[in-house]
Amino acid sequence: MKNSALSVTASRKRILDIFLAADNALAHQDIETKCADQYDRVTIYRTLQTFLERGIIHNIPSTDNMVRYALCNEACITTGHHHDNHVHFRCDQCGKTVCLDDVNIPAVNLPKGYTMKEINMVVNGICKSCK
Amino acid sequence: MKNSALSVTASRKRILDIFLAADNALAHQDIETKCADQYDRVTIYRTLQTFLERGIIHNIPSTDNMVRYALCNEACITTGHHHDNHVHFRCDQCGKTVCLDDVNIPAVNLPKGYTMKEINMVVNGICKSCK
DNA sequence: ATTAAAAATGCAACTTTGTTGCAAAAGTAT
DNA sequence: ATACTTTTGCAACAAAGTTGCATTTTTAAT
Ligand SMILES: [Mn+2]
Ligand SMILES: [Mn+2]
Ligand SMILES: [Zn+2]
Ligand SMILES: [Zn+2]
Repeated sequence: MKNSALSVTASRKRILDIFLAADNALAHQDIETKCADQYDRVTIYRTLQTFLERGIIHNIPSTDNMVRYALCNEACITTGHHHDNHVHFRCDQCGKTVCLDDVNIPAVNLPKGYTMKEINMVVNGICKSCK
Repeated sequence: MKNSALSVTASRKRILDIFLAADNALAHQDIETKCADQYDRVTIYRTLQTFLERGIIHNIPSTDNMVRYALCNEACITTGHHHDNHVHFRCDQCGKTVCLDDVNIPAVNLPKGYTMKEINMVVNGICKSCK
């Protein structure tokens, strides 16, 4: 798993495990509460940053100043850049944010002069567990 | 302008003016640097919160923990709830975030069980001023 | 298996960001 | 002008994020 030219360390294994076990996207804080007793806060920040750069996780924008992270698929790791072109869903009830891996972001036409590099779509509402 | 049943105060007028003068979305920090000498930081937080609730401004999600705000159109103020269904664009070069008022967010089909309340789309790339 | 080099971690100290309670000030309505 | 309501500033605090550096852990080479 960690053949991204990254040292295999206890904290990285642990944080990766937390993501593998999670059924939703995690904020820094979520991870901290799960393992702050074992690993330093700073290490968590740096690990998330590293995972992000290596295409192991991607981040999900939000309006609540809580960027969340979720695992990428193989393609992001092997190709070296992200292509997580799926929709994200945030439930107003349970607060969970999930990847809708099967829902692709529809194409959109930008005005003349704009070049698209990346695109993000986040839908808010009620998730299937909550209603 | 401030017939949203809000008291007309100097700080609110000033912050509204800052938005009217801006050609891009503003983060709390942007506003603070423009008027922290005149008004307290806490007042800016509270004003943004109030404007948001009253449909005067809307917020734009981000992956950098810097929620940005931009003016709404009349409809949000009069109807009492937001319907800013346009795409936002963030330029990787100049860092500015703008409302693409003419670009509507395309429809998307959610999996069974999910109910949509709100939808956000943010595109990254190079803006027309930068290329 | 040892060892040297490279990379990651923990800690401390710090800056920035955001929140809350409360008294003073400003705004609104009569 | 007065009473009432809302907003503001301040202080104190809590939470979030950053940076430099010494120590520890991994990795790669002998
Ligand atoms: Mn995702
Ligand atoms: Mn907008
Ligand atoms: Zn839910
Ligand atoms: Zn630009």
